[in-house]
Amino acid sequence: MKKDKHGCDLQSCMLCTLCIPAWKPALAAHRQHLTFKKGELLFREGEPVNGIYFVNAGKVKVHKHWGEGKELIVRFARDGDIVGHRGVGSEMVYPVSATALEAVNICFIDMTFFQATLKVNHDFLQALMMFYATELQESEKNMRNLVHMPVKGRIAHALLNLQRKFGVNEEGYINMTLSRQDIASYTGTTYETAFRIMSDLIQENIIVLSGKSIAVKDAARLAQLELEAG
Amino acid sequence: MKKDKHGCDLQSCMLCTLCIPAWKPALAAHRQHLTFKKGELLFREGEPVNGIYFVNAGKVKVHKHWGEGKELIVRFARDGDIVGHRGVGSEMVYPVSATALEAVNICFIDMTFFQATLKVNHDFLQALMMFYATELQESEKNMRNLVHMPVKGRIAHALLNLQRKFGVNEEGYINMTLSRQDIASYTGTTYETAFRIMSDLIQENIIVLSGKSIAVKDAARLAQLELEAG
DNA sequence: AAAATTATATGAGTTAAATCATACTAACCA
DNA sequence: TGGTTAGTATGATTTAACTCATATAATTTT
Repeated sequence: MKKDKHGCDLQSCMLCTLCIPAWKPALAAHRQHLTFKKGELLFREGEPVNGIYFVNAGKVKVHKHWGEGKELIVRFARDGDIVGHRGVGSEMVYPVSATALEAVNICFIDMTFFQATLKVNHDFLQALMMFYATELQESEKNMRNLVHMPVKGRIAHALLNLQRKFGVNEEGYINMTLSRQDIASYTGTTYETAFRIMSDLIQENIIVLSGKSIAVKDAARLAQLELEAG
Repeated sequence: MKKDKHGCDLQSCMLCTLCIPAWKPALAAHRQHLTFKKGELLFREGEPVNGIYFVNAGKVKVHKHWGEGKELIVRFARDGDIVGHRGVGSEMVYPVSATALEAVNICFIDMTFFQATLKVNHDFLQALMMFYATELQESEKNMRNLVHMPVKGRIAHALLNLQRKFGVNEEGYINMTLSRQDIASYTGTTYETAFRIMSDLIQENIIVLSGKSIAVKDAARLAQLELEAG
């Protein structure tokens, strides 16, 4: 983690666009620009909450761990996204970890100032509430999928999700590369199973790999796999 | 569902306690008192959102369905709890169903008035945001458990959860009765598996049944089952 | 009170996915 | 530049949990 001065442009993230004009100077004074290298932790599950992270650039995975080396990725964040808001609550301890998947650029707001911001900026508070509501819906949908979908359907769902969230390049490859282990952690399965199913999907000509990049060739088939009950 | 006039006392639920005094008359005018019989649906997954339900009395299960007859219970609500807030979002369609588990007493606020309430009552909005944040944490914890815990651990967790949420009577029985099917749906397993594991827990003298009521005899053992990784 | 529906109970068989075991390959860093 | 670690690749084995089948008990409905 590195601190430096220049940071966001004060007009792209959700906080900057929704806060009242009078609050902007305070915001400009309090925000801290942080950078993280690939693999670095923004914060760790169980640590006391120190603030909220606004991603300016880069990709972050948000994950919960369990026992020895097992984890579940609950979300990916990209530029414009908020990370660390799961720490808001009575416990004041992060319930998840966040790890940079590539070089990441953060606009950090400490918790005290964040609380003050909530008090003053009604529109931001409302947007944040809506954001939580959406995340809760997402989370419970994923939860249902985890229970009732077979692994193949979950991987299909995950790939379509990633494509929607991160988009594709000119050749159709998803603008996001993940290790097989991360795919497994995101879909709630083991590395080996994730690997085998990815191989199946390639065999069936539904997806194509180029190095670590994935292109969805047959979105319809993927969508259909989502529906086939377990 | 039945409508009638008398309803909440305007001072116990979260909305009533946190709204500004000036808003109380509007609130009193707009709230509707609804009652539901055991088994009745408050609303169904996929229906357009019409409003928010504040539970005055009774127990409600909130569930998501999948395919033929499969469901996942994501939450139980009791008096003082909010139901239907999962409908808040861009979609304006309930992502879950809610079913009365016993005779239920509801204070209902239609969506338009609820939106207006959010605009005017900053404290309520903030409390609601915190509530969402907590629910999101809960949801993701359950999600992790569903993935990494064996069924026995999940049932142990569920029983401790229910005990904490609903309390116990003089003889130590949880103030909440559930069918085996609901226990299964809550822990993401099948009826048969839930049944077998409940039998195990009884055999091991960790829980005791009296009719449909469950008493936890050995909370320490249950808590330990939660920790044993799958 | 009889019929019908819904919940409980339990054994047997099957299977999806986890675990274990073992190479190979690429990336990293000292 | 060689050594260590992290990711990829795949076969064999095991098992937890699901599915299927069937019986009984308890409610609810008519």
